[in-house]
Amino acid sequence: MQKPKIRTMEKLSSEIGVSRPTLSRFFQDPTSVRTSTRARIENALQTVDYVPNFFATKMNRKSSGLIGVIVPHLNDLFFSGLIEAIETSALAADYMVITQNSHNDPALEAQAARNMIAMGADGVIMAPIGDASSIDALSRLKQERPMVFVDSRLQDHFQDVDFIGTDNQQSIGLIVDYLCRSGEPPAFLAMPNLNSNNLEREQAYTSRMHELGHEPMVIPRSTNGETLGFEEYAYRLMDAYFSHGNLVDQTILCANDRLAIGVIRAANRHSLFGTAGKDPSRFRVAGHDDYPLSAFVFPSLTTVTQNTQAIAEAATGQLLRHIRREDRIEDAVSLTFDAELRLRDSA
Amino acid sequence: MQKPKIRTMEKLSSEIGVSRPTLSRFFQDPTSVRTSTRARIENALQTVDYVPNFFATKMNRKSSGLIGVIVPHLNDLFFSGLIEAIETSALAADYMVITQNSHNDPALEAQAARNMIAMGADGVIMAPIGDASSIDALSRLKQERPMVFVDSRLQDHFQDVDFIGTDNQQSIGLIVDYLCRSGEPPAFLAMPNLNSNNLEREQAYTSRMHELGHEPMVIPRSTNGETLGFEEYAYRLMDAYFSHGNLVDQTILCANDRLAIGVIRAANRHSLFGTAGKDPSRFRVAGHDDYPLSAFVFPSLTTVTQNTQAIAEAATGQLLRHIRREDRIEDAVSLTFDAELRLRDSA
DNA sequence: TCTAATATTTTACGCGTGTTAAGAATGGGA
DNA sequence: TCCCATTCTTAACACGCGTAAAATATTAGA
Repeated sequence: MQKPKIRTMEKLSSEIGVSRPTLSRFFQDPTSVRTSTRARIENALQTVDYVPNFFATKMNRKSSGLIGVIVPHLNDLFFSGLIEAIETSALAADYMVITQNSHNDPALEAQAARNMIAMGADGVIMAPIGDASSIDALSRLKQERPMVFVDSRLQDHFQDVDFIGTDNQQSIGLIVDYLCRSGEPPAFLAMPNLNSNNLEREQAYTSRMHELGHEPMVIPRSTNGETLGFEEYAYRLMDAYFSHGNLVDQTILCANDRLAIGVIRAANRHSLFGTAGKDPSRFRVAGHDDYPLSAFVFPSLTTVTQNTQAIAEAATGQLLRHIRREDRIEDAVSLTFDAELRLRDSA
Repeated sequence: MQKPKIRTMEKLSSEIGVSRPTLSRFFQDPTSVRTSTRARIENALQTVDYVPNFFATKMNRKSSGLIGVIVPHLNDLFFSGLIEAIETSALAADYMVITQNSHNDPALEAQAARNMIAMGADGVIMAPIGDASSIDALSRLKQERPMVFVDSRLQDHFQDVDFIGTDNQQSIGLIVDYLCRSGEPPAFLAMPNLNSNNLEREQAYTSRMHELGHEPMVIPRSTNGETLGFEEYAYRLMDAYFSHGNLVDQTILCANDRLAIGVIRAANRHSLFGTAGKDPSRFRVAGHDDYPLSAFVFPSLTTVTQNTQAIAEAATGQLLRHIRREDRIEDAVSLTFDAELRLRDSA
């Protein structure tokens, strides 16, 4: 059960009786050696413990076979789902994924970008923190490696970087239309932090409301919510409103489902969805993203989908295309996926 | 804005006018060089783009400064929270974290274990898949690197590996006691997959029920739920029961909160929590873990906490202790954290 | 059996940095 | 000014494997 451990390819080659370069080729592609030799090597590997040194294999090579993924944080099922889907796609193309978490800290994000350069990642898929991101570090990364933004994108210096995400104009338009034709026009609850999604969604809401002849109403941000989870932020904010009897007959469209989940909790606390013997108010909530748990809250959340799977696959595909051909002359691609309505019980 | 790019330490040294070994020492510890030289180097680095090659730095070194984390999947806020907390702890100790996702696939888990050896990780924190895990690959890892299990542990060959997690005996006892004294004794809903937590919690439930003089009742597993999310699995299973009028007056204790969230949805669908003009049934649900969203479902979920933060910190600390001193003679540690009741509205 | 094609081995160098030892330079204090 | 302790430079080797070119062995085909 305790197989002898071989630490270098050199020793392994003398052990098996095959030259080291042959072993090297075997590990890169077993079919590149004669079948009889392959059998000999594979047999020997059964009786011995050997793992090629990861760093040494990447040293003197043009391609590292690594794809980097940088996300602003992990405590969000959208990002964890995105990573899983990227990993699956990348694995299918024989790439290994290295994930770095920014922890919402621009300094860590910059460090992550440096790590990607240092590890010779063939390309990087990045969901940036937002307007706090380090322009310097990311510009550096951009000009050293093929790169693709997902979920949210950066302005100004990054217009030449591909983007894969949701068409907020379309998705917000869809849900605003629905809410307006099925009841009162909605107010809008934005995220506490700033990124392109938040801005785009708020703008999409405002312009769509104007088009429909309604006056938009954006609920003022709370100033001290940066550190809270979205649910908690929305819960506290709305609980304060409801406690004063404000917004209790409103329809509220949230910039994402996690906010909506917090709003629903606050609404339940104030019995806005009705209780036995009391008339239900006209309160409604809708979200955006189709967060995995949105179907499980009560009332289940009406929202628009965000196709994580498709975004991840498209991002990986687009990045691999960049990696394979060297020409970066073409214009930046902006690939957005249309959302679909998920009508449930909250609106 | 476009700084010249230096690709090797060699060129950087001739650029600055400092020898390469001095630079090498500077990058490992800036205080190890004279203040005047440090200033010179730091100044030069402002005007130049240079990032040390990650692989080369790790090549000829005893310690890689890397800590590996292997999780069975990412689509779970418990694991994503665990990873974030481990990253924070490790960062504070100047370690970099490499995360590998098993995707619930024993082959991928085995590959992840090999990768940790290949990358010379100083130690590995592992949340195993469960009884499907590859004994071979993990034994190999265990005897090559310091290792710590979190969340769930493996049996038989891994009794000598430290474990950090929740004391299921205590936590399940706590919630069973509460449920029994506040209403009907609970039935138990287990997870569809097999790991030590699942087994321990079921056993803890059974034995505690016996101690209290009640007959335990474990709801039979559904056979085809391995691929579903916990929520969906529980929802479908319980929806089937409720549709036939079964278990509608029960109290159900779930092996984890995600199951409970699915149960709550099914119960809502069948109005088991009461509706206007109808008597509420005596249906109750409780969970285990205090999943981040458990407070936001309706009715909010009564559960017992699992201290992710503490588990992560203890695991990192324990691993670092192993890494620092070489003696592995001592007995394996089993560090479990007590749970606390979180009484909310579902039971 | 012989030749050509293919596969493998030998040999040698390269990747970028860690690390060591010996000698040279520097700085501070007496 | 001189001496000693630091700090630095120089030179060299190490890490484990990729890679290329030339030499050699093997195999297939006639």
